[in-house]
Amino acid sequence: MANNNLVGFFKDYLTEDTLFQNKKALSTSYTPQEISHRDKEIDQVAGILAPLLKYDKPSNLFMYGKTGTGKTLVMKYVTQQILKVAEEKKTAIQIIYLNCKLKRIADTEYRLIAQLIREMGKEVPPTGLPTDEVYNIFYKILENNPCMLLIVLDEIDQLIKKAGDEIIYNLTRINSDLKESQITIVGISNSLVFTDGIDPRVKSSLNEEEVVFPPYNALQIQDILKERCTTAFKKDVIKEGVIEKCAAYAAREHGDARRAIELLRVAGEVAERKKKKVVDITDLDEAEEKIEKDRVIDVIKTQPKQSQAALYCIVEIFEVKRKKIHTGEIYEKYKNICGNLNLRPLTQRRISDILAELDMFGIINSQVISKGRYGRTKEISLAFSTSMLTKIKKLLQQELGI
DNA sequence: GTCAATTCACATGAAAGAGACCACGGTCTAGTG
DNA sequence: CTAGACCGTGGTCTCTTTCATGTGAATTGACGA
Repeated sequence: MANNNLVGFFKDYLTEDTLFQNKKALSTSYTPQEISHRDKEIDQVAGILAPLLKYDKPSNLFMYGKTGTGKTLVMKYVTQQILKVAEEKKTAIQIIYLNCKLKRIADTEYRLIAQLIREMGKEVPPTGLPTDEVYNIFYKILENNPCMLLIVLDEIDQLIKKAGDEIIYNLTRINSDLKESQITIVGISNSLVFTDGIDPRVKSSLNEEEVVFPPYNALQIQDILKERCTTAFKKDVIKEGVIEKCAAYAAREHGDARRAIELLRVAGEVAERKKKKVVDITDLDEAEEKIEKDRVIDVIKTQPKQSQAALYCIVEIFEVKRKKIHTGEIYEKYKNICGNLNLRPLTQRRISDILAELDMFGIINSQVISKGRYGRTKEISLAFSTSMLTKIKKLLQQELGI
Protein backbone atom coordinates (compact mmCIF):
# COMPACT_ATOMS: atom_id res chain seq x y z
CA MET A 1 0.00 0.00 0.00
CA ALA A 2 1.43 3.35 -1.00
CA ASN A 3 1.93 5.84 1.76
CA ASN A 4 -0.43 8.42 0.45
CA ASN A 5 -3.21 5.91 0.55
CA LEU A 6 -2.64 4.95 4.12
CA VAL A 7 -4.51 7.87 5.62
CA GLY A 8 -7.40 7.06 3.37
CA PHE A 9 -7.20 3.45 4.41
CA PHE A 10 -7.40 4.31 8.07
CA LYS A 11 -10.24 6.71 7.48
CA ASP A 12 -12.08 4.05 5.56
CA TYR A 13 -11.33 1.63 8.30
CA LEU A 14 -12.90 3.92 10.85
CA THR A 15 -16.03 4.66 8.89
CA GLU A 16 -16.44 1.15 7.59
CA ASP A 17 -19.31 -0.48 9.31
CA THR A 18 -18.28 -3.37 11.39
CA LEU A 19 -20.16 -6.57 11.85
CA PHE A 20 -19.65 -6.41 15.56
CA GLN A 21 -21.69 -4.50 18.02
CA ASN A 22 -19.86 -5.44 21.17
CA LYS A 23 -16.96 -7.69 20.48
CA LYS A 24 -16.12 -8.04 24.15
CA ALA A 25 -19.01 -10.45 24.52
CA LEU A 26 -16.99 -12.97 22.59
CA SER A 27 -13.80 -12.63 24.55
CA THR A 28 -12.81 -15.30 27.01
CA SER A 29 -12.83 -13.02 30.01
CA TYR A 30 -16.37 -11.83 29.45
CA THR A 31 -18.85 -12.64 32.18
CA PRO A 32 -22.40 -12.48 30.85
CA GLN A 33 -25.29 -11.18 32.94
CA GLU A 34 -26.94 -14.56 32.94
CA ILE A 35 -25.37 -17.93 32.69
CA SER A 36 -27.50 -20.48 30.95
CA HIS A 37 -27.59 -24.20 31.62
CA ARG A 38 -25.57 -23.92 34.78
CA ASP A 39 -28.28 -23.10 37.32
CA LYS A 40 -27.78 -26.27 39.28
CA GLU A 41 -24.05 -25.75 39.58
CA ILE A 42 -24.43 -22.10 40.55
CA ASP A 43 -26.84 -23.06 43.30
CA GLN A 44 -24.51 -25.72 44.59
CA VAL A 45 -21.49 -23.47 44.65
CA ALA A 46 -23.43 -20.63 46.19
CA GLY A 47 -24.80 -22.94 48.85
CA ILE A 48 -21.39 -24.19 49.76
CA LEU A 49 -19.77 -20.78 49.94
CA ALA A 50 -22.62 -18.93 51.63
CA PRO A 51 -21.32 -19.42 55.19
CA LEU A 52 -18.57 -16.93 54.34
CA LEU A 53 -21.09 -14.17 54.82
CA LYS A 54 -21.70 -15.27 58.38
CA TYR A 55 -18.01 -15.54 59.18
CA ASP A 56 -18.28 -19.29 59.19
CA LYS A 57 -15.70 -21.27 57.37
CA PRO A 58 -17.26 -23.02 54.42
CA SER A 59 -16.08 -26.41 53.28
CA ASN A 60 -13.23 -26.49 50.88
CA LEU A 61 -14.58 -27.00 47.44
CA PHE A 62 -13.42 -28.88 44.46
CA MET A 63 -14.72 -28.31 40.97
CA TYR A 64 -14.22 -30.73 38.12
CA GLY A 65 -15.06 -30.41 34.47
CA LYS A 66 -13.52 -30.38 31.06
CA THR A 67 -12.28 -27.14 29.52
CA GLY A 68 -14.96 -24.74 28.45
CA THR A 69 -17.69 -26.14 30.66
CA GLY A 70 -18.10 -22.92 32.57
CA LYS A 71 -16.29 -23.72 35.80
CA THR A 72 -14.38 -20.49 35.91
CA LEU A 73 -17.37 -18.54 34.74
CA VAL A 74 -19.62 -19.92 37.47
CA MET A 75 -16.96 -19.32 40.08
CA LYS A 76 -16.43 -15.75 39.01
CA TYR A 77 -20.13 -15.11 38.90
CA VAL A 78 -20.77 -16.52 42.36
CA THR A 79 -17.84 -14.71 43.92
CA GLN A 80 -18.95 -11.44 42.37
CA GLN A 81 -22.36 -11.84 43.92
CA ILE A 82 -20.87 -12.75 47.28
CA LEU A 83 -18.65 -9.70 47.20
CA LYS A 84 -21.62 -7.52 46.41
CA VAL A 85 -23.51 -8.71 49.44
CA ALA A 86 -20.38 -8.60 51.56
CA GLU A 87 -19.87 -4.98 50.67
CA GLU A 88 -23.39 -4.09 51.69
CA LYS A 89 -23.11 -5.90 54.98
CA LYS A 90 -19.54 -4.78 55.54
CA THR A 91 -18.31 -8.31 55.84
CA ALA A 92 -14.56 -8.71 55.52
CA ILE A 93 -14.24 -11.18 52.71
CA GLN A 94 -11.24 -11.43 50.46
CA ILE A 95 -11.39 -13.49 47.34
CA ILE A 96 -8.25 -14.25 45.47
CA TYR A 97 -8.39 -15.90 42.13
CA LEU A 98 -5.21 -17.51 40.84
CA ASN A 99 -4.65 -19.37 37.65
CA CYS A 100 -1.98 -21.91 38.44
CA LYS A 101 -1.30 -22.61 34.82
CA LEU A 102 0.18 -19.20 34.16
CA LYS A 103 3.91 -19.62 34.21
CA ARG A 104 5.87 -17.58 36.66
CA ILE A 105 2.81 -16.56 38.63
CA ALA A 106 1.56 -19.44 40.63
CA ASP A 107 3.23 -22.60 39.51
CA THR A 108 5.39 -23.32 42.53
CA GLU A 109 4.87 -23.20 46.25
CA TYR A 110 6.94 -20.09 46.73
CA ARG A 111 5.33 -18.23 43.86
CA LEU A 112 1.85 -19.18 44.89
CA ILE A 113 2.25 -17.80 48.38
CA ALA A 114 4.16 -14.78 47.08
CA GLN A 115 1.34 -14.08 44.68
CA LEU A 116 -1.23 -14.40 47.44
CA ILE A 117 0.69 -11.86 49.45
CA ARG A 118 0.86 -9.53 46.49
CA GLU A 119 -2.88 -9.84 45.97
CA MET A 120 -3.32 -8.78 49.54
CA GLY A 121 -1.36 -5.65 48.86
CA LYS A 122 2.17 -6.33 50.03
CA GLU A 123 5.29 -6.65 47.94
CA VAL A 124 7.45 -9.72 48.07
CA PRO A 125 10.61 -10.34 46.08
CA PRO A 126 10.11 -12.80 43.24
CA THR A 127 12.87 -15.02 44.59
CA GLY A 128 15.62 -15.06 47.16
CA LEU A 129 13.60 -15.52 50.30
CA PRO A 130 13.27 -18.87 52.02
CA THR A 131 9.83 -20.36 51.57
CA ASP A 132 9.22 -20.42 55.32
CA GLU A 133 9.80 -16.73 55.40
CA VAL A 134 7.12 -16.15 52.81
CA TYR A 135 4.71 -18.28 54.76
CA ASN A 136 5.44 -16.18 57.82
CA ILE A 137 4.72 -12.95 55.98
CA PHE A 138 1.50 -14.41 54.70
CA TYR A 139 0.55 -15.53 58.16
CA LYS A 140 1.22 -12.14 59.66
CA ILE A 141 -0.85 -10.35 57.07
CA LEU A 142 -3.74 -12.61 57.83
CA GLU A 143 -3.42 -12.09 61.55
CA ASN A 144 -3.24 -8.35 61.18
CA ASN A 145 -6.23 -7.98 58.92
CA PRO A 146 -8.80 -10.47 60.00
CA CYS A 147 -10.93 -11.66 57.12
CA MET A 148 -12.49 -14.64 55.49
CA LEU A 149 -10.10 -15.53 52.73
CA LEU A 150 -11.28 -17.50 49.76
CA ILE A 151 -8.54 -18.76 47.50
CA VAL A 152 -9.62 -19.97 44.11
CA LEU A 153 -6.96 -22.09 42.46
CA ASP A 154 -7.78 -22.57 38.83
CA GLU A 155 -6.11 -25.48 37.08
CA ILE A 156 -4.96 -26.75 40.42
CA ASP A 157 -3.88 -30.03 38.82
CA GLN A 158 -1.03 -28.21 37.10
CA LEU A 159 0.14 -26.78 40.40
CA ILE A 160 0.08 -30.08 42.20
CA LYS A 161 1.73 -31.87 39.36
CA LYS A 162 4.59 -29.40 39.29
CA ALA A 163 4.99 -28.47 42.89
CA GLY A 164 3.66 -31.42 44.84
CA ASP A 165 0.71 -31.68 47.15
CA GLU A 166 2.34 -30.18 50.20
CA ILE A 167 1.17 -26.71 49.32
CA ILE A 168 -2.44 -27.57 49.89
CA TYR A 169 -1.59 -29.35 53.06
CA ASN A 170 0.38 -26.37 54.33
CA LEU A 171 -2.36 -23.95 53.42
CA THR A 172 -4.97 -25.95 55.24
CA ARG A 173 -2.67 -26.30 58.20
CA ILE A 174 -2.21 -22.57 58.49
CA ASN A 175 -5.90 -22.46 59.21
CA SER A 176 -5.55 -24.18 62.54
CA ASP A 177 -2.94 -21.64 63.64
CA LEU A 178 -4.94 -18.64 62.61
CA LYS A 179 -7.06 -17.00 65.23
CA GLU A 180 -8.54 -14.08 63.37
CA SER A 181 -8.86 -15.29 59.81
CA GLN A 182 -9.96 -18.38 58.01
CA ILE A 183 -8.87 -19.72 54.66
CA THR A 184 -11.08 -21.61 52.29
CA ILE A 185 -9.70 -23.22 49.21
CA VAL A 186 -11.53 -23.78 45.99
CA GLY A 187 -9.74 -26.00 43.51
CA ILE A 188 -10.72 -26.06 39.89
CA SER A 189 -9.47 -28.85 37.71
CA ASN A 190 -9.92 -30.14 34.20
CA SER A 191 -9.09 -33.69 34.93
CA LEU A 192 -11.20 -36.00 37.00
CA VAL A 193 -8.42 -38.41 37.72
CA PHE A 194 -5.71 -36.11 38.97
CA THR A 195 -6.50 -36.69 42.65
CA ASP A 196 -5.45 -40.31 42.27
CA GLY A 197 -1.80 -39.94 43.11
CA ILE A 198 -1.98 -37.35 45.84
CA ASP A 199 -1.62 -37.65 49.56
CA PRO A 200 -4.88 -38.92 51.11
CA ARG A 201 -4.73 -36.24 53.79
CA VAL A 202 -4.57 -33.55 51.15
CA LYS A 203 -7.26 -35.24 49.19
CA SER A 204 -9.68 -35.37 52.05
CA SER A 205 -9.02 -31.81 53.11
CA LEU A 206 -9.53 -30.52 49.60
CA ASN A 207 -12.41 -32.71 48.71
CA GLU A 208 -14.84 -31.72 51.42
CA GLU A 209 -17.35 -30.76 48.77
CA GLU A 210 -17.27 -31.26 45.07
CA VAL A 211 -19.19 -30.02 42.11
CA VAL A 212 -18.94 -31.70 38.75
CA PHE A 213 -19.51 -29.80 35.53
CA PRO A 214 -20.81 -31.96 32.73
CA PRO A 215 -19.96 -30.92 29.20
CA TYR A 216 -22.52 -28.88 27.30
CA ASN A 217 -24.37 -30.67 24.56
CA ALA A 218 -24.80 -29.21 21.09
CA LEU A 219 -28.18 -27.66 21.85
CA GLN A 220 -26.92 -25.96 24.96
CA ILE A 221 -23.96 -24.58 23.11
CA GLN A 222 -26.32 -23.26 20.48
CA ASP A 223 -28.26 -21.44 23.15
CA ILE A 224 -25.12 -19.94 24.60
CA LEU A 225 -23.84 -18.88 21.21
CA LYS A 226 -27.15 -17.30 20.29
CA GLU A 227 -27.17 -15.33 23.48
CA ARG A 228 -23.65 -14.07 22.99
CA CYS A 229 -24.40 -13.29 19.37
CA THR A 230 -27.22 -10.96 20.13
CA THR A 231 -24.90 -8.77 22.18
CA ALA A 232 -21.77 -9.27 20.14
CA PHE A 233 -22.93 -8.99 16.57
CA LYS A 234 -25.24 -6.58 14.83
CA LYS A 235 -28.65 -7.81 13.82
CA ASP A 236 -28.92 -10.39 11.06
CA VAL A 237 -25.20 -10.60 10.51
CA ILE A 238 -24.94 -14.27 11.27
CA LYS A 239 -26.33 -16.43 8.53
CA GLU A 240 -28.51 -19.37 9.25
CA GLY A 241 -26.68 -22.59 9.95
CA VAL A 242 -23.51 -20.94 11.16
CA ILE A 243 -24.32 -21.19 14.83
CA GLU A 244 -25.54 -24.73 14.39
CA LYS A 245 -22.35 -25.79 12.72
CA CYS A 246 -20.25 -23.97 15.25
CA ALA A 247 -22.06 -25.72 18.07
CA ALA A 248 -21.75 -29.08 16.39
CA TYR A 249 -18.04 -28.56 16.03
CA ALA A 250 -17.66 -27.68 19.68
CA ALA A 251 -19.85 -30.54 20.84
CA ARG A 252 -17.59 -32.89 18.98
CA GLU A 253 -14.71 -31.43 20.96
CA HIS A 254 -16.22 -32.58 24.25
CA GLY A 255 -18.60 -29.64 24.60
CA ASP A 256 -16.07 -26.88 24.88
CA ALA A 257 -18.05 -23.65 24.84
CA ARG A 258 -14.95 -21.50 24.96
CA ARG A 259 -13.73 -22.94 21.69
CA ALA A 260 -17.10 -22.39 20.09
CA ILE A 261 -17.17 -18.77 21.12
CA GLU A 262 -13.65 -18.18 19.91
CA LEU A 263 -14.49 -19.83 16.63
CA LEU A 264 -17.43 -17.54 16.15
CA ARG A 265 -15.37 -14.48 16.93
CA VAL A 266 -12.65 -15.42 14.48
CA ALA A 267 -15.26 -16.21 11.84
CA GLY A 268 -16.63 -12.71 12.34
CA GLU A 269 -13.18 -11.23 11.95
CA VAL A 270 -12.54 -13.24 8.82
CA ALA A 271 -15.79 -12.06 7.27
CA GLU A 272 -15.08 -8.50 8.27
CA ARG A 273 -11.66 -8.54 6.70
CA LYS A 274 -13.23 -9.75 3.49
CA LYS A 275 -15.58 -6.78 3.72
CA LYS A 276 -18.58 -9.04 3.77
CA LYS A 277 -21.85 -8.02 5.28
CA VAL A 278 -22.66 -11.40 6.76
CA VAL A 279 -20.88 -14.31 8.33
CA ASP A 280 -21.51 -17.57 6.54
CA ILE A 281 -20.31 -21.11 6.72
CA THR A 282 -17.24 -20.63 4.56
CA ASP A 283 -16.02 -18.02 7.02
CA LEU A 284 -16.50 -20.51 9.76
CA ASP A 285 -14.41 -23.11 8.00
CA GLU A 286 -11.72 -20.58 7.36
CA ALA A 287 -11.79 -19.55 10.97
CA GLU A 288 -11.38 -23.12 12.10
CA GLU A 289 -8.29 -23.45 9.96
CA LYS A 290 -6.90 -20.13 11.08
CA ILE A 291 -7.29 -20.91 14.76
CA GLU A 292 -5.51 -24.18 14.30
CA LYS A 293 -2.69 -22.55 12.38
CA ASP A 294 -2.26 -19.72 14.83
CA ARG A 295 -2.19 -22.11 17.72
CA VAL A 296 0.52 -24.26 16.20
CA ILE A 297 2.64 -21.32 15.14
CA ASP A 298 2.26 -19.69 18.48
CA VAL A 299 3.37 -22.77 20.37
CA ILE A 300 6.33 -23.35 18.08
CA LYS A 301 7.56 -19.80 18.41
CA THR A 302 7.53 -19.94 22.16
CA GLN A 303 9.43 -23.21 22.39
CA PRO A 304 13.10 -23.22 23.37
CA LYS A 305 15.71 -23.96 20.70
CA GLN A 306 16.16 -27.57 21.69
CA SER A 307 12.47 -28.35 21.33
CA GLN A 308 12.39 -26.57 18.01
CA ALA A 309 15.34 -28.62 16.83
CA ALA A 310 13.63 -31.82 17.91
CA LEU A 311 10.47 -30.81 16.11
CA TYR A 312 12.45 -29.89 13.04
CA CYS A 313 13.86 -33.40 12.98
CA ILE A 314 10.39 -34.86 13.18
CA VAL A 315 9.21 -32.67 10.32
CA GLU A 316 12.18 -33.61 8.18
CA ILE A 317 11.81 -37.30 8.79
CA PHE A 318 8.10 -37.13 8.23
CA GLU A 319 8.57 -35.37 4.89
CA VAL A 320 10.49 -38.32 3.58
CA LYS A 321 8.83 -41.14 5.37
CA ARG A 322 5.20 -40.04 5.76
CA LYS A 323 4.69 -42.65 8.42
CA LYS A 324 4.80 -42.85 12.17
CA ILE A 325 8.25 -42.18 13.57
CA HIS A 326 10.04 -43.71 16.53
CA THR A 327 12.07 -42.05 19.24
CA GLY A 328 15.33 -43.67 18.18
CA GLU A 329 15.20 -42.26 14.66
CA ILE A 330 14.48 -38.81 15.96
CA TYR A 331 17.34 -38.93 18.38
CA GLU A 332 19.80 -40.05 15.72
CA LYS A 333 18.73 -37.27 13.42
CA TYR A 334 18.76 -34.82 16.25
CA LYS A 335 22.34 -35.64 17.16
CA ASN A 336 23.40 -35.03 13.57
CA ILE A 337 21.57 -31.77 13.33
CA CYS A 338 22.98 -30.41 16.58
CA GLY A 339 26.42 -30.20 15.03
CA ASN A 340 25.18 -27.94 12.26
CA LEU A 341 23.16 -25.82 14.61
CA ASN A 342 25.86 -25.27 17.16
CA LEU A 343 23.72 -26.84 19.82
CA ARG A 344 24.98 -29.03 22.58
CA PRO A 345 23.15 -32.31 22.05
CA LEU A 346 20.96 -33.34 24.95
CA THR A 347 20.64 -36.87 26.22
CA GLN A 348 18.00 -39.19 24.94
CA ARG A 349 16.30 -39.01 28.31
CA ARG A 350 15.75 -35.32 27.86
CA ILE A 351 14.61 -35.62 24.26
CA SER A 352 12.09 -38.16 25.41
CA ASP A 353 10.69 -35.56 27.78
CA ILE A 354 10.74 -32.89 25.12
CA LEU A 355 8.72 -35.16 22.86
CA ALA A 356 6.25 -35.62 25.67
CA GLU A 357 6.01 -31.85 26.04
CA LEU A 358 5.39 -31.36 22.33
CA ASP A 359 2.67 -33.96 22.60
CA MET A 360 1.10 -32.07 25.44
CA PHE A 361 1.07 -28.90 23.41
CA GLY A 362 -0.76 -30.79 20.69
CA ILE A 363 1.94 -30.27 18.09
CA ILE A 364 2.65 -33.95 17.73
CA ASN A 365 0.74 -37.10 18.57
CA SER A 366 2.70 -39.65 20.47
CA GLN A 367 1.72 -43.01 21.74
CA VAL A 368 3.81 -45.53 23.59
CA ILE A 369 3.75 -48.88 21.87
CA SER A 370 5.53 -52.13 22.37
CA LYS A 371 6.97 -53.82 19.35
CA GLY A 372 7.58 -56.99 21.24
CA ARG A 373 11.00 -58.34 20.65
CA TYR A 374 11.92 -55.06 18.97
CA GLY A 375 11.45 -53.01 22.06
CA ARG A 376 9.22 -50.33 23.35
CA THR A 377 9.06 -46.86 21.95
CA LYS A 378 6.93 -43.83 21.28
CA GLU A 379 5.15 -43.78 17.99
CA ILE A 380 5.06 -40.20 16.81
CA SER A 381 3.16 -38.38 14.13
CA LEU A 382 2.51 -34.72 13.46
CA ALA A 383 -0.70 -33.33 14.84
CA PHE A 384 -1.26 -30.64 12.23
CA SER A 385 -2.45 -31.11 8.70
CA THR A 386 0.09 -31.92 6.00
CA SER A 387 -0.90 -28.79 4.11
CA MET A 388 0.85 -26.82 6.82
CA LEU A 389 3.99 -28.90 6.68
CA THR A 390 6.10 -26.70 4.44
CA LYS A 391 5.05 -23.56 6.27
CA ILE A 392 5.97 -25.06 9.59
CA LYS A 393 9.28 -26.23 8.23
CA LYS A 394 10.09 -22.76 6.98
CA LEU A 395 9.12 -21.28 10.30
CA LEU A 396 11.37 -23.71 12.11
CA GLN A 397 14.26 -23.01 9.77
CA GLN A 398 13.80 -19.34 10.40
CA GLU A 399 13.67 -19.81 14.16
CA LEU A 400 16.71 -22.03 14.16
CA GLY A 401 18.58 -19.83 11.73
CA ILE A 402 19.18 -22.40 9.03
C1' DG B 1 1.26 -76.64 19.20
C1' DT B 2 1.67 -74.47 23.85
C1' DC B 3 3.53 -71.91 27.40
C1' DA B 4 6.82 -69.50 30.11
C1' DA B 5 11.14 -67.11 29.81
C1' DT B 6 13.78 -63.86 27.40
C1' DT B 7 14.78 -59.73 25.15
C1' DC B 8 14.72 -55.34 23.01
C1' DA B 9 14.46 -50.26 22.96
C1' DC B 10 13.03 -47.39 24.97
C1' DA B 11 9.66 -45.24 28.85
C1' DT B 12 9.48 -43.50 33.27
C1' DG B 13 11.15 -42.01 37.99
C1' DA B 14 14.17 -40.06 41.29
C1' DA B 15 17.87 -37.50 42.58
C1' DA B 16 21.08 -34.36 42.08
C1' DG B 17 24.06 -30.79 39.63
C1' DA B 18 24.81 -26.47 37.01
C1' DG B 19 23.85 -21.95 36.33
C1' DA B 20 20.74 -18.07 36.44
C1' DC B 21 18.41 -15.04 39.30
C1' DC B 22 17.58 -12.66 43.64
C1' DA B 23 17.57 -10.79 48.77
C1' DC B 24 19.99 -9.82 52.64
C1' DG B 25 23.64 -8.33 55.61
C1' DG B 26 28.26 -6.97 56.16
C1' DT B 27 32.27 -4.44 54.52
C1' DC B 28 34.53 -1.05 51.85
C1' DT B 29 34.82 3.41 49.53
C1' DA B 30 34.17 8.01 48.34
C1' DG B 31 31.84 12.17 49.07
C1' DT B 32 30.19 15.49 52.41
C1' DG B 33 30.18 18.64 56.29
C1' DC C 1 29.32 10.31 59.11
C1' DT C 2 26.66 8.31 55.56
C1' DA C 3 25.02 6.75 51.02
C1' DG C 4 26.12 3.74 47.70
C1' DA C 5 29.08 0.03 45.61
C1' DC C 6 30.50 -4.43 46.18
C1' DC C 7 30.96 -8.91 48.00
C1' DG C 8 29.61 -13.56 50.10
C1' DT C 9 26.00 -16.43 51.59
C1' DG C 10 21.93 -18.63 51.17
C1' DG C 11 17.76 -19.22 48.89
C1' DT C 12 14.56 -20.52 44.54
C1' DC C 13 13.90 -22.12 39.83
C1' DT C 14 14.68 -24.21 35.40
C1' DC C 15 16.98 -27.22 32.55
C1' DT C 16 19.74 -31.25 32.36
C1' DT C 17 22.30 -35.34 33.39
C1' DT C 18 22.94 -39.66 35.74
C1' DC C 19 21.48 -43.74 37.51
C1' DA C 20 17.91 -47.03 38.21
C1' DT C 21 13.97 -49.39 37.33
C1' DG C 22 9.85 -50.65 34.54
C1' DT C 23 7.32 -52.46 30.55
C1' DG C 24 4.66 -55.17 26.91
C1' DA C 25 4.57 -58.18 23.28
C1' DA C 26 7.42 -60.65 19.55
C1' DT C 27 10.57 -64.21 19.78
C1' DT C 28 12.74 -68.17 21.56
C1' DG C 29 13.22 -72.53 23.28
C1' DA C 30 11.79 -76.27 26.28
C1' DC C 31 8.25 -79.36 26.77
C1' DG C 32 4.58 -82.51 25.91
C1' DA C 33 1.18 -84.47 22.64
